[in-house]
Amino acid sequence: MRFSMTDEIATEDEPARRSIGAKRNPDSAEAILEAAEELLRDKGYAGFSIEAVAKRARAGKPTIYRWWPNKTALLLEVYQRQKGQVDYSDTGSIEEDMFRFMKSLFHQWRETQTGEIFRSLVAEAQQDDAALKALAHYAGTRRGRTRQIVERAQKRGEVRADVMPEVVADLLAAYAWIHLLTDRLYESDETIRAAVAVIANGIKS
Amino acid sequence: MRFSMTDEIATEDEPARRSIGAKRNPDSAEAILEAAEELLRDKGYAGFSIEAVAKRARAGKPTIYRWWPNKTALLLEVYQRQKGQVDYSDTGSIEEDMFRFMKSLFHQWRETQTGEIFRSLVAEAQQDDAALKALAHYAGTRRGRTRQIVERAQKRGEVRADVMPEVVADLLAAYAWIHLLTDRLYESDETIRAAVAVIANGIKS
Amino acid sequence: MRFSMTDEIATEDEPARRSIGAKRNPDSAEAILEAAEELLRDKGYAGFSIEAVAKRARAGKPTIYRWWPNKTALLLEVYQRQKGQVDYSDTGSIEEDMFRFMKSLFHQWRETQTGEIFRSLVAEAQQDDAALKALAHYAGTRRGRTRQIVERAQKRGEVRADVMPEVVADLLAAYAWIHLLTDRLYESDETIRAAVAVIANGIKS
Amino acid sequence: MRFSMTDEIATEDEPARRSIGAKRNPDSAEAILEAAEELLRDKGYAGFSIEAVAKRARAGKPTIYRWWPNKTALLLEVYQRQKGQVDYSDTGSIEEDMFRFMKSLFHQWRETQTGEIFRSLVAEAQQDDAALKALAHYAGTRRGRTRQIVERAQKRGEVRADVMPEVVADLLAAYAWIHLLTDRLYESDETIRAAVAVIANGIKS
DNA sequence: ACCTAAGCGAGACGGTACGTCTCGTCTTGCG
DNA sequence: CGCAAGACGAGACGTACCGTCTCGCTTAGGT
Repeated sequence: MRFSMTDEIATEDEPARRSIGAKRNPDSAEAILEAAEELLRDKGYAGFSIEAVAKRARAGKPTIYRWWPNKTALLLEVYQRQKGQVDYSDTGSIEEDMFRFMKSLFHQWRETQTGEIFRSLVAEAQQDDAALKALAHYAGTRRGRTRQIVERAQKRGEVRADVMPEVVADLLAAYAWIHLLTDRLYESDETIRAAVAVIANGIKS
Repeated sequence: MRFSMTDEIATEDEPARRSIGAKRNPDSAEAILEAAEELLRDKGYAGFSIEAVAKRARAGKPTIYRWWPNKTALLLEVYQRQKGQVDYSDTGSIEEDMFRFMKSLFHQWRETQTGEIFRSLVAEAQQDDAALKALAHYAGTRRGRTRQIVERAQKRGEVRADVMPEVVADLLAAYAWIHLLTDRLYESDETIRAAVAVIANGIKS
Repeated sequence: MRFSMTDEIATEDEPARRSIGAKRNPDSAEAILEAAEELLRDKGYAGFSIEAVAKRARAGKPTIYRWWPNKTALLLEVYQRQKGQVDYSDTGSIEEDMFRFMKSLFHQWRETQTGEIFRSLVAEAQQDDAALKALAHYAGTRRGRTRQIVERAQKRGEVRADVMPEVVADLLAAYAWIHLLTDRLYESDETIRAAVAVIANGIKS
Repeated sequence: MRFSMTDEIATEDEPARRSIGAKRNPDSAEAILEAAEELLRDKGYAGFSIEAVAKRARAGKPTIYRWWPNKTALLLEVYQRQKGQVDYSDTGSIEEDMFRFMKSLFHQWRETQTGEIFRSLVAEAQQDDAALKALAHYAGTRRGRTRQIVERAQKRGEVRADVMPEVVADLLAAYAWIHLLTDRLYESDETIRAAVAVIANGIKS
């Protein structure tokens, strides 16, 4: 999702970008997304304002509005840029697969602070219909990915055929979300395993 | 406190409240909470500003700030005033209990628009640590209530003794939250039942 | 300047005054005027608010409003309590009389900070018609006093009979006021003498 | 800039000013000063608030605060915009010159209501050190202008060489100020002439 | 000795204005 | 034509006082 090959991060001191003619300057776009991401990580959603992003990116506000119709759109793209480092590996045991998925998701949200960004997105979605739609869509997509864990287990007969993978994926995502949103990302392995076990037991043949 | 949708909405024309001496005027408090609630219901979180609440309640801004340190505190109290009309009844079947719980929660959030208020609170909590703490505490309390569904089923032997009721309650709450936050409160009975069944099967003896 | 026989200043700790029955409590009145005066002296007109006066005097706001209809009235009474220690002595020379008058007025305004209070009154009068009227009346009275300097000199033939003493008093007051209002109370003797000399020469027989 | 009383008062209906790029929009500045001036004239100092100015000028409050650090600064600029139409003409007689000066000053203050603005400024200066300084400086400058009346009379021998023109100018200004501040701008010619005569006689050779 | 009337401190009330913040829009002038 | 810059109208934020109101308490003076 991120193709620029250069600098990254570097946000200060240089003599300011200029127009590169009558087309979008990818450096500016990059700097803006970079700045937005940093702000979200450092100060959370509360510190995330277009004004602040523009200042940190050494960009003009209109440049932001030229490419992203509003705050929400920028927020979304920032989130989507995040490389999911979630563990979807197939261990042969659906319970272990789910546990690894959940653990790795918590870990990613915690350690890369992408959780902070996702929280912001959820918050924004409660105010803004566009964000809500985007979030719903995004969540659907992710759920699709998670669903595969169930589907492959179903294929090998570990999971009953009448189970709706979509529903299981929803339960998993829900459990992750509520922990993120109520600041319980440091949940113990024991508890996570217990939660996953309930679901796994509930769907095993 | 307000289930009817028609009654004492009247906010105009009266000769304006006055101080009732060196103590809090409950009428003002009531009017403010009422106004806040209405605003959240009518215009959602985006239309919820102290300024707007004050105007609608015919109250001065300082009167609001005198009793609620900030927007968040007011939001919280508005939500807590909502008397949950959630169905915790004991049908003898944990699965049916859970289904009824979930259905009634979805119904309450949808039909009384308290869902709108709760969404706002979740959003606010992502910006404000105090709100986050309050929300976490509130969620914990509610989870306690939900846990009882599991505990009583455990007592009568319907559910395995090694199941952690807290975890089950968490899964249920999570499923509700994610539907609220992604605007899926109109989920079909079939799907809800499927989700609940997964959990119920996962914990039955 | 202060004739109360007790405490003075002491504004803290005592168990607070109470009503002394169905009549005005002179201690309260005194405490309020005292507090107002101190505030004006210490922080000037900007720090003079009924709220602040009430707090410093350990009085309720209604007690103030019971006896003084508004801020202006209180300000006025505070000023009038100031006993002018202005030198109206008759040296036999109108020029010397005027000089002494001016010097002593500047001195009083400067050293007792009553100048600060008078400045406040002038400021208030520019916003409030009642204060303006009161100020005009007060100024008229004082001018009357000053006029006597001229009249007695006229009687002994030092000043021409066709001179209007009122006008001379006005010129003197004006000179004093403009120095107060533009923070020039530290004017040199030389300059003051020169100003007075102009007037004296202008009216001598 | 505004001597007519009828023209471009129009403040309503137009489609509202916009930014003209990264530089001050003179139209806005003009509209703000205009609005401030009108408010002072119409309602006096008491009706002069940044909020009211913003509303009348159809400007945002921050636009005002961007260019004037506070109320006082705006007040000052409003006053300084007023082109003095005071009569400094040389009739050959210092007494007549002074009389004309005084009459025209009273007239201007009365008829153009710039007196109202100046009164406000004097009031403000009693609360705000910056305003005081500005007022003192302004008064000094004006006094310089007035001093010339004396200096030219001194040159032609009408006034004694040992007279300090500064002091005379001060006396004249003082007389004007006190009349403005105590609402005596309708003073009779007779009285004004008498006052001026005292000074003139006091300085003639 | 009781009762009423009014003053007292306290502090909440509906308001208005303050000065600050961010939103999303607009233009300029350089490249 | 894109860009950095930053002004613009709008309007919410949380604070300070305004002048009014009521409470619950005092005490004085009339009965």
